[in-house]
This record gives sequence, C-alpha cells and structure tokens, in this order.
Amino acid sequence: VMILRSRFLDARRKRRNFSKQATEVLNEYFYSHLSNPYPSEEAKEELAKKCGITVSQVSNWFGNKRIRYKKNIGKFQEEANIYAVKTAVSAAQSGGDSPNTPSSAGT
Amino acid sequence: ASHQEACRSPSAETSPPAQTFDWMKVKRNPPKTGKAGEYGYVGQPNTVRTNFTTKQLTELEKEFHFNKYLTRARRVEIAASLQLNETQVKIWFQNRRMKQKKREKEGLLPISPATPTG
DNA sequence: TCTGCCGATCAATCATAGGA
DNA sequence: TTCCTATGATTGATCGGCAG
Repeated sequence: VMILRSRFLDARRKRRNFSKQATEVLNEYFYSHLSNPYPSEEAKEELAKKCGITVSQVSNWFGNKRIRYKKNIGKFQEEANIYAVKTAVSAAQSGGDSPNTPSSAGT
Repeated sequence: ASHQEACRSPSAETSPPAQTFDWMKVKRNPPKTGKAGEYGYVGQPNTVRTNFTTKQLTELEKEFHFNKYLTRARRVEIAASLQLNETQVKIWFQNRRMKQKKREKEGLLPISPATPTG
C-alpha cells in the first residue's frame, strides 16, 4: 500500500455545490464586508438560514473564500466589482441598512 | 509570474475593492513540527503539516473513545508509542474534541445533503 | 509565570463537480 | 472520455483569550 488517500472515505467524497442563490447571498456578505469578512456566530446562523445550508458550511465557505481571495486578489477583482455595484445600488435605493456594519451584532 | 491587474476603473469612487485590508496580510507561523531528537536537532522543522498514518490515527481514536482527555502521563506514553510529539498528541485530542462537538451539534438537525438550484 | 483548553481560523490538500 | 479549474470539506497546526 502506498497512497492511503482513502482516509476512510470522508464525507467530502460526495459534495454538491451550493445553489446559485446561496452563493449569491454569501458573496454579497463577503464583499460588503470585505474590510472584515468575519461574520459573527449570529450572522452565520442567519446566512445559513438564508442559504439553506448549515452554519458549518457557512464557516467553511468563508474560510475558503478568505484564503482563496487573498491568495489571488486579482482573480476576484471582477467578482468584487460586481458585488460592489450591487451593494452600492442596494444602499442607494434602500439607504437604510449599512452593508459595512458587522459590529454591534451582539444580542 | 506577473499578476499586475491594471486598475482599469477610471471612476475612483466606484472602485472600493482592490484594497488590502489587514486580514489579507495575516500570515501563520510555519508549523514547528520538527522531528528534532533523532540524532541531533535539525534547525529546519517540517514546514508542512504532519501526515498521520492510519495506524497513528487508529490508536489515537481508540484512546479518544476511552477518555476524551489525557493525563500528562498518558500523553507521554501515547506520544512515545506512536512516535509523535506530546504537542501533536495534545493538539490531536484538542481537535478531536472540537470535531466531536461539531458533529453532535449538526447531528441534531436533519440537514439536507444539498440544495440543488435555488 | 506557565500550561492546557476552547473557539475560531489558517493553510494545504483531498475528491468531486462542472466546463471545454 | 480527458484535462483543467472551481469549490466544498477535512484537518494538523496557529492565534488570542481565559482559567487554574
């Protein structure tokens, strides 16, 4: 035996991509909080509910996103601009919620 | 090489991205998992995470089922037995407990495997 | 002051999904 | 089907904070 990659057949063997809408929601949060993309436990729960996934999956998504983003910022510029415009438009129309205020999320 | 993404955005005010925030600069110190001790300390530790063997994992899990927390003495025994550092054994149990906790937490909900097309 | 644990995260890698 | 990239999950190890 050489490459024991089997690893007891982890769960990752069977994986499904998140829905387009879920990814949309996650990206919106990520780019609207680009200065500090670290959602609180509470925010994660809310995102999880919106996306129809678990909190752990939300954590995984942000973990992967942060690492991959900073490892190749250039590759995400286009995506970043797209969501930046979205939030900008949203803010302009609503003018209510500020996309850059993750803090004060506590009880 | 070369990854100079030109800032083709004439509008300065509508180009918030491209900024470098602190979290993007975060750098973890390389693992100090050096197997020093063999026949002389090697100044260059494994800059890569250790790949536990199936045997080691099996033994660790067996021990974990016996008790979630290790005593110093037991830790030393296991480390020696599996040829791992005490720290590695300690960390493994640490992570194992967290993993167990997470699994229990998620096990409460009948989560769906995925959400095809929303 | 020092050590262990927790919770969160990092960073590298695995294995599959999806597209050409 | 094959090759390559995108992406979700796993995990050894690090970071900051807290307790003894």
